[in-house]
Amino acid sequence: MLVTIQQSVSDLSSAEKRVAQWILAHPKEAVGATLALVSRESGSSEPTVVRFCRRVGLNGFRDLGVRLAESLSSPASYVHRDVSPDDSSADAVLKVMDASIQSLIEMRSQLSAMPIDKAVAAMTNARQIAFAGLGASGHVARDACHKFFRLGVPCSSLNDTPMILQFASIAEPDDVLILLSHTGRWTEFSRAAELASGRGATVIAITNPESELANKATLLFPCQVIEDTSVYTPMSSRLAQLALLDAIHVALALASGETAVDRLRTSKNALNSLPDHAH
Amino acid sequence: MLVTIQQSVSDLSSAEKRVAQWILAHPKEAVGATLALVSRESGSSEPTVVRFCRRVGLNGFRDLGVRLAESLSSPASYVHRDVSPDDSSADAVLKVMDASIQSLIEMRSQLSAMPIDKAVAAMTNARQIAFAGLGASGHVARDACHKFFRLGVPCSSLNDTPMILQFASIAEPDDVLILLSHTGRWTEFSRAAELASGRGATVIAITNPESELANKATLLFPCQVIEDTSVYTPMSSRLAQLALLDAIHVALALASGETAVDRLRTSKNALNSLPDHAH
DNA sequence: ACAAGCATGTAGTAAAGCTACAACAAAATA
DNA sequence: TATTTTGTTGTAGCTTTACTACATGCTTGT
Repeated sequence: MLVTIQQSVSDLSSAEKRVAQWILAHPKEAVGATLALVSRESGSSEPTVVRFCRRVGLNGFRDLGVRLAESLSSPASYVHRDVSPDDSSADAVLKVMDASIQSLIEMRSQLSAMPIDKAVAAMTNARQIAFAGLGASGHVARDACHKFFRLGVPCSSLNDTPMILQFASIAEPDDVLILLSHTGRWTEFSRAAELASGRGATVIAITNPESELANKATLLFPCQVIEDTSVYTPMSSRLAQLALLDAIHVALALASGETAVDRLRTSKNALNSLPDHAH
Repeated sequence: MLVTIQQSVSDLSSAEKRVAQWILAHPKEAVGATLALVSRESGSSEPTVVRFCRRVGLNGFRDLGVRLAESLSSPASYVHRDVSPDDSSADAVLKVMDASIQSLIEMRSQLSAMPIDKAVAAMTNARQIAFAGLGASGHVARDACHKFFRLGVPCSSLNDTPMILQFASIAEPDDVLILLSHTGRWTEFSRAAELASGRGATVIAITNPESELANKATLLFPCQVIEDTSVYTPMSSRLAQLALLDAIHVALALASGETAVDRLRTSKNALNSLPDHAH
């Protein structure tokens, strides 16, 4: 709808053009606005607004609200600019959500290029799995640990470099080390990858494919780092990592067959059976 | 919107139920319908229709058309069945991603109904912010804490019930307590909400709108709990919570103006300037 | 220069959404 | 059981809304 208006703005009369411009500038307000409000804000009369609606192919003013509502929540707009300081907070919030959705959609499209089956195979036979991440990735690591341990495999999360290096240096061949890093720039991670894979462990890296870490890993899950052009840019890539780990988790549960599924169900029931108490 | 209606259909009176059923049966017609038409088709009076709208959380009948238009325009893709044991792992992985994307899209469509501005206002003037969550929500709480403290507001994350209750019992009027819970069933959370709001603090709940906790909170961010029909169902609602907190974070940064943005930039630069060392 | 055509606003109308009140039914209390 | 209370539903009326018919003013072409 907004693009339709944009296109037909050229063959509108000057008063109608004012209407179009106001709507394009304040699409969010225009949704659910009254005829009187639009005419006042755009500096033209009510019939002009109605005539504008007819001109862009609508039935009347009533239609405009509906169509604008539709187009504002349409998937075409998930690709948005970065948040800028003069955005209203409602705009900003929408943009952040759009960026998050977009990063998941991109991740989905690259899913077929990822070594999920190999990762699952390694994890099925693993003696233990360790998730390593610093800073924001640390939370992802902890989250993954919390999720995977319910499958019955011993899990741990490593959240500082000494722990990661220590784990790597005593890793055994049937251990799996999963390294989470957005940039892949920490040299300690590369060292850990070398150490662990040198000892025969499977090293899975979820990181920027351009990085040094990416080369050192046994299995690579490439995660495009969305450039942080703005300080506001949220950590949407972290969401993608979480979703990816969710996916791997489910794949692993399927591969492990009944036992793992039973364990999941049991631990879930354990939660449900005590609805009124803290653990 | 349609799911919101579906859920609240249970606590409606019989005449209102007729309205809900007609809308659910003819959503396409309901968009842009007039009050008279809906009342006639559903076999009830006009005020009943208006009362129905209020009951499901809308402002009035006018809102209904807009919200229905929004929810109908969201894409039907990405909605997949649950993962089933005979799925190939590639199928399963795609389904999990789709579910995650879908939950974000739903969250986005409900964004306009959320008290973001009020939450931001409370947090701007806050003496401190505390994020409370147990289990999987605990990771979300920690993540949020890690993110918000960079804005310069003192933050803490509370990850067990004693801590939460202790915080609530000594909360001060300009404190903000954010409670994260998927189900909203833990009675300790309700108690904490009562305690804290009794002492004048702002209590923000990110939880299931049907829960007791939802009623006790100062501000409610409703998060639809996607029914865990299958043990495989991932915690996609957790992703939505994270994304929502991202959004609030950005909105808060914008509202706080230059100082907060500067703090963000500074802390980001601090990371970039030491690319090769652990902290 | 004058008329034809178009753009724009004024005033009025029918209907839309909403509210106050009354009638009624169900539940709780005595 | 009688009576109050609570909640639900509809009628009537009010305000605002979207829209239309008409009048004014401006531009354009012959």
